[in-house]
Amino acid sequence: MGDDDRDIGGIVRSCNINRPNKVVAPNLGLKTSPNDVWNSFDKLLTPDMTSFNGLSEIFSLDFPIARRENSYDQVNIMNQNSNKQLYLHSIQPVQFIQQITVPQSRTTVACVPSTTTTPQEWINLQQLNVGTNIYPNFTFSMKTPLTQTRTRKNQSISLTYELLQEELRNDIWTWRKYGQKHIKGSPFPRNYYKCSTSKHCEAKKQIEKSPKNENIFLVSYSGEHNHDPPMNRRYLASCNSNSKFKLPKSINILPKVSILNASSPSSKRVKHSRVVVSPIIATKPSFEIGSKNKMVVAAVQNKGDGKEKVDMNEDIFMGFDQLQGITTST
DNA sequence: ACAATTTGACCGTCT
DNA sequence: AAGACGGTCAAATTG
Repeated sequence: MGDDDRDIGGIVRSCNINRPNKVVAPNLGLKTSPNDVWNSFDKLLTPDMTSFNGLSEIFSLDFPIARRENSYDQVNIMNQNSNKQLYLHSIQPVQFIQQITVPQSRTTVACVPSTTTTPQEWINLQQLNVGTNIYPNFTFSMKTPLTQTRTRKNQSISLTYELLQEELRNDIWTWRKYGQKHIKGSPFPRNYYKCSTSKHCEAKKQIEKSPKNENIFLVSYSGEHNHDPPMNRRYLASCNSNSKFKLPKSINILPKVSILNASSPSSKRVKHSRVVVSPIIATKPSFEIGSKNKMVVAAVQNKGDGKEKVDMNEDIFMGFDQLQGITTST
């Protein structure tokens, strides 16, 4: 992108997202480390700001929700000069994307810039219009490529993240393993989980090691939780304060060759030792996921029930409480 | 005794 | 139509 970007005239918001009336980076009540990109949450963006410079590549948009008709909760920004669309995607796991709702029918998501064309380049928008507000000198970097894949029909939308081992714990929900399969093309098995909090909850999760990089786990979320998160924040904080992270015991990451070479009996039930053993635990919300995590969106047929859920954890509520005093109610 | 995990069987979808 | 593949079930097993 070059000089043509200097006079961007406006933004086209698409996907039936209602007009956002402010751009806000809420304080979500989370502690951040000095190098944590999520420090940007502590910054407040107000309509009279003249620049987003220095905000890193992550910020939040606060907009009323009409987003169930939109597959990916995305906000589109149209560069009218180059006729190029940029997309702001939530980088939070699907349960946060779909369930950060509040009684006032507003939602706050953390967004990361992405584009379908040149994901590695820097984008310099000289002006960002959000609703009736205009933000000149809008600048951000773009590090997170996004790809779309399609799997079987009749499945809900699923989001797949590439996470490091330590980041597997950034999940406030509790899960019960219900299956494991070897997937063609990968030496590592895929582990299947259902939400264990509610019997009727349809939320599911898959975990497998990336065949390309053993340090990366592919974690997929699908379905929606129809209940509150299981643990209170104090418990979550205590869990997260442990310096050593171990893989949840139910996550089997034994590569296929290891299993084949193992001298296991041919009986139906094979007793075997696991690589890593630690109890599966509920963990802190996923706001610590940084820009290094790439998100893969699996576009599948939406069940389309269109229902909105009020299902938030305490941290998010705190963040929104502070937000309430800042944003204009509609 | 109970909850969670394991794992072969089963079934639906895709090619 | 049939086989491959992936997702889920559920009995057996484990802790």
